[in-house]
Amino acid sequence: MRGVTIRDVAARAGVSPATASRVLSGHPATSVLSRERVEQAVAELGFRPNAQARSLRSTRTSTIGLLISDVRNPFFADLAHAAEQQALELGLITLLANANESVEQQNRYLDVLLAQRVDGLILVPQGGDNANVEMLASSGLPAVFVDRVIDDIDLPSVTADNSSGMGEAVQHLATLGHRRIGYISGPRSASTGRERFAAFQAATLDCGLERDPELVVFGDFQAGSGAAGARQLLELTNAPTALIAADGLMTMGAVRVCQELGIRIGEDLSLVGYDDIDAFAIMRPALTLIAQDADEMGRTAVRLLHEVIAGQRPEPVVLPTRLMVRKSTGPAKTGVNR
Amino acid sequence: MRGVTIRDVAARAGVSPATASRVLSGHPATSVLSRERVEQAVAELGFRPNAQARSLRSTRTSTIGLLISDVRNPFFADLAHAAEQQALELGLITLLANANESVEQQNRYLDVLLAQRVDGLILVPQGGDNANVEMLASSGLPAVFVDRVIDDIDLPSVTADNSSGMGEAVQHLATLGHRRIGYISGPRSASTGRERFAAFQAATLDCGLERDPELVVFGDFQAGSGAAGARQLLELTNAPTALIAADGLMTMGAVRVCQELGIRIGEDLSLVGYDDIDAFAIMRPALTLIAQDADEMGRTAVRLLHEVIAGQRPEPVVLPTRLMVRKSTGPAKTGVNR
DNA sequence: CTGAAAGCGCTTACAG
DNA sequence: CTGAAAGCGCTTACAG
Repeated sequence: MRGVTIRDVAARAGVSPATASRVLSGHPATSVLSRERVEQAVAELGFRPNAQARSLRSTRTSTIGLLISDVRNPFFADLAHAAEQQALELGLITLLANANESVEQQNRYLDVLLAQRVDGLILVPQGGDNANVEMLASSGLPAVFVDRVIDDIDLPSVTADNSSGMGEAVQHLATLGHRRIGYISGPRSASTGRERFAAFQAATLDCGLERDPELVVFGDFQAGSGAAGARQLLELTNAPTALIAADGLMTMGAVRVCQELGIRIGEDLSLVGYDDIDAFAIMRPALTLIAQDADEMGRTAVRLLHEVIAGQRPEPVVLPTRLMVRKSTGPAKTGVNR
Repeated sequence: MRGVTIRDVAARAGVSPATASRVLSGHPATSVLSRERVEQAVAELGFRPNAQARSLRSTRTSTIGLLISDVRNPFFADLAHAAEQQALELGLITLLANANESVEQQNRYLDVLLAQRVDGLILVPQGGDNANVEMLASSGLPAVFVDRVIDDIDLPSVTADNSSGMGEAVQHLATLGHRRIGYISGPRSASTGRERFAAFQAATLDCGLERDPELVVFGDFQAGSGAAGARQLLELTNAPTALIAADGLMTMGAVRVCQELGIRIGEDLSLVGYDDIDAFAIMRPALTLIAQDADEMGRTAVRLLHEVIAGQRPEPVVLPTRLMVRKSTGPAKTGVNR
């Protein structure tokens, strides 16, 4: 089966390789007869064009790279799924790569994807060592940022408004009487980590809440750090009455710790999660959370990339976030430290 | 940055393209001087070898394809993550593709991955139109099945024992006094769908339980079908007192429906889920489930593929499954139809 | 250890 | 509409 080349097809069809190639690529200048013969030969031989050779010559692969942060994070899984469907609609095939929240792994995949000569690249940048991302940006390969950005690198982007949902959440807790809110932050190396934290800080200031540095812990957007952070905050002498976690996986970790510690979410402690994940809807009490639209973000990223490939220079898109109030937040137990 | 070729590097280093190529690929027959010069030229020029050209000549890409069923299914996300890490350890880069539980999409990606000339392919086959999978198998490209298999296609595989965990689950429910167990099955097109269903049938027979055809509904391994199936079963005149769902996403859908219907899981109804997903651990009551080891399955698949690439013919691997009893299963309410 | 040459499998002006 | 020829960017026997 393998090893069948366009020469073989041409020979069997009784035409030249050039004609065979034209039929295969749908070039208009082909006769009905050639088309029939070539198509039959292709079928008989089980011919499968070698994409390497094709794109070596034509410099197009109809392939895009999608380099996400973490496949195991449902937010990115949803985003990847939506992006892929949108790409398919535009005739593009998505090669997915997983940085696993590691710059080194990101940079490695960046190399591979460039070497594979994808037609464009959608990237959730890790932050940290940006050398490869800078090279990407200056290489002229169509590329867009999604979810996160790198400040000094000027690429089209689709992100969420990391500020409004967070503001609503703090406001909501303040209204319920909470004065000490614990915050499990994402890493400062990620723009989302920084922006959500800044929004939290601004909102606590606005609402006149306590702003004790002890109330903030930094995680890495993965579950383990959310668990560790929650534990640290809940063991404080003067523990917070409410917690906000800055992404879905860290929220997951925080929930687990509360359960281990026998803390009743929604009664002993108010908890606000991040990302509208299925698990948070079936939990009891259902989780109050800050939602962003992963689907829309994924589809938009592909659309932007498509525009860049077409030579345009699309404006950055910022998608809304919003607070979904459910059952995990309630009135602060005033004066009582649980 | 782009457009720098090995010729440019060679010229700048004052050597021939052949020598430059040897340095780049770590060929032993190179002088220290050449090595230094070429490496410097590479750095100065920002040279990035064109993988297309390289593998067109060398017919190796150091790249493997991993074609999974559904990125949004946490089981496959975990599997993909583990496989990728294992591949990295073996010096292989994983290109992930998502069939989205669709044969058409599977077949499309199969084409692309073959065209990209991956060194090997790990596949969760969809079942249905197997033409492309057969072509893959007969093409001689190293390939292994993971999680699911196609009966008539002889490829190394790593699967889970779809029978023992299911048997334990039925036994467990029977012991609790349940006579009528509803079953939300996976599709008959998937080997996992068939095997788990067969195991369910065998176990109900063994335990002398009712075997009413009404008690079985077929889904597609996605959440919506789990919800629809659960609703159908729970609305039966003579409704089951326990439910088993055959994968994680369908379980998710079933849980949602119970909540909507105000059915108390673990009291009004016993529920056994499939796959050890984080969400099932933080649910209250925590879900009793049939667990399989996604990590081990992913890593094993890569190891098997690596052996196939090395020319070996590894035996099929079957991983254990086991029942994890938690709080969602309890004594049947005898005689009472809720 | 090194270089000139051929070739991997396609596509695409060019000429007819 | 068709074919001969050149070339995409590498690698690899071959000869030295």
